[in-house]
Amino acid sequence: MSKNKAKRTTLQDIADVVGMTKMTVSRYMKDPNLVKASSRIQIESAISKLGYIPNRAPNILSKGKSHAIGVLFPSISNHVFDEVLRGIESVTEPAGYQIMIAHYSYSKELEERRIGSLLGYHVDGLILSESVHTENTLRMISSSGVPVTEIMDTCTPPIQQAVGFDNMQATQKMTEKLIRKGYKNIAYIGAKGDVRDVLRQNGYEAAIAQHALKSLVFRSPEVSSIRLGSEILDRILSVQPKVDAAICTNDDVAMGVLLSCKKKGILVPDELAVSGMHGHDMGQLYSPKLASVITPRFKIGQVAAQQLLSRINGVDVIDACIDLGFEISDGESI
Amino acid sequence: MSKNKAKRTTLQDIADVVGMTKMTVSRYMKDPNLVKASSRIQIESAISKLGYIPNRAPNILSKGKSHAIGVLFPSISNHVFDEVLRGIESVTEPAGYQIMIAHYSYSKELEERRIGSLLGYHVDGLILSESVHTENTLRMISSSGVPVTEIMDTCTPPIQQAVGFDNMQATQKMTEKLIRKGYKNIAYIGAKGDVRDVLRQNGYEAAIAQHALKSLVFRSPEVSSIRLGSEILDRILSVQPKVDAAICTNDDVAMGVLLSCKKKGILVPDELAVSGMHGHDMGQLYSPKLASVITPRFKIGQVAAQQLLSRINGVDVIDACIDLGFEISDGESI
DNA sequence: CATTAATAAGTTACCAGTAACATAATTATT
DNA sequence: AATAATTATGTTACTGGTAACTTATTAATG
Repeated sequence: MSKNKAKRTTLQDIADVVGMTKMTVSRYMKDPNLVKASSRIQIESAISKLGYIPNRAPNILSKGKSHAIGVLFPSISNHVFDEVLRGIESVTEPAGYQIMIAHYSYSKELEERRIGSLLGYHVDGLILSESVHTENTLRMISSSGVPVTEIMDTCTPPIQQAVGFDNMQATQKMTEKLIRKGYKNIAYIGAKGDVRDVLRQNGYEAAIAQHALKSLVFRSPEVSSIRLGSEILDRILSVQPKVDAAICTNDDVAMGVLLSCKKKGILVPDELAVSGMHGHDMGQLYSPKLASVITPRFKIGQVAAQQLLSRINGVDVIDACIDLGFEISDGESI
Repeated sequence: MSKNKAKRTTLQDIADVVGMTKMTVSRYMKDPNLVKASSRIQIESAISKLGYIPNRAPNILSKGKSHAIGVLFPSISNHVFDEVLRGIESVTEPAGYQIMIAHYSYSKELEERRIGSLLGYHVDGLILSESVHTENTLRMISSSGVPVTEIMDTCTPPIQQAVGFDNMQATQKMTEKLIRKGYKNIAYIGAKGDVRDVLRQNGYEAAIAQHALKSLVFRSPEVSSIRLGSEILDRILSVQPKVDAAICTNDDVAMGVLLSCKKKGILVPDELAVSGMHGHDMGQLYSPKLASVITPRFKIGQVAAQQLLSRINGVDVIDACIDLGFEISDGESI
């Protein structure tokens, strides 16, 4: 039915069939007990005959509320955000909020467009995975008045509120661990990414400086991936063959390094120590088990969503910065 | 500004400032050349002072078109869909369509809810990653009248149109390749998934039956993951120690098997051959390089989006089933 | 049975854009 | 300068659900 321009069934259509006003049908939709039993039965059968898909546009228009929250991820392939999303949904789902996912390939301009678009649909709140934004983004957020929670990073001053962990400290701790283990030529491998990657590099450099070692930073303009880790190791070995440890911005890059080591016959950790970030399955199941910073991704999503929903419902920000900590897993690769 | 209940800036607000009607401002928004130069300047400055975020609700309400398309993925952590999404966006982005991503954890009921929700926002079309749906889903799609394209699978009869490859044939070919190589005890490893997984199993069983071998199917109720592949290998070895090859439903599971083999000291492919599906980086960079079915993920997304957009714009379905083929990569693991 | 209370359903107005049409202001043409 | 053509802007109506209010119906109570 209705292949052509035939409009969708409206409450009025149903009302016409049962000889009531759309208001009664609207009440039925809200709670069937709001209408008399006899009407209820009529409406039910009319709906099952005509089919009805609730239309959110009128309410968005007249109330300015969509009961949806926008979630922005830099990339959907980054496993980090899988767990985060699960955490978010563990809160939004029971609360009856719909989430709208968008991604922006680590581009601030694309993030701006996506946010503009989501605000155009009147999302009631935003969860952003970035701590640095374009001016326009900030202006839009401010003038829209929607609550915003930024996740993953607690170092950068948040727009309104941040939920995450201290990226700089995480890498600093990991670097110190490697230094204590006696590694002398420790490299940092970054990728095209976000402030977090830079913060991690800062953590690395802080530890390196403190122990008067030489900073060896390798950063690619490409987005992080296993392949990138593989490729970047080649570069490192040709430029700095003495490198004895590689601290990677995340597990993907670290896995690339590990796989490349295996191919080249480089022993891990005897000839090269490798560490990652986030503690994904892949690295944890690999042998040698990848040393990694285990981050509370699910919890980050959960807390961020809880905070956002309570703010949507009028509660003021209490903690502007919620640090959920991290844990360092030694694994067998350092 | 506007921290409180202060409503968002509307075209009327801007019109009031410059002393025109909102219609003129609306024209400016559509194309600044539609208004006189002097008005243009006034409007521009008013907008930059007040800030304006276009509101899509009125148009969705009165035209029933949102210029957005809904994209449903079973899981956002599945790398397969990363490339597919890129393909979709390569088409929708230049066409000015916003995409709304939702995921449903391989649950038909959740898929139904998500589709209902997306239709509530009046998406103009849907891209689904599943070929089997609830009755209610089908009814909603039919009565909403939006064009739908189902991706990944070309075997199951589509609702309107499918873009993908032949999953059954893919696994059948891979199984035949293993049989030709002399493997006799070939297992199939499936996971909680979708019809595609079942189709792959069918392909495996067809090849096995044709060569009068014994079918060894191991299926987990869990969603596929590296960890699952690792765990399932233990089960296989305890039940069927003679197994000499494992055909996995995808690369994640296959990687889990590979990693587990390494831990247990099982030589690949000498003692156990392993194959996956999709040809992701991880498996391609591992040594031994994972044998896999290379699938045209980007192209699938691209073609699906092209088809969908042209149908949104009134073109009829020409090919109900677009098969983009696949390629078998031997790798070093078989 | 009459009056009050409770329940059910109807009325009206509103939200913010824009299509379609009408009118006003400007420019071009004879 | 008068008329026609063009350009710029204004008016009206419409979209579909629901809050807030009014009216109608039914049930409860003295």
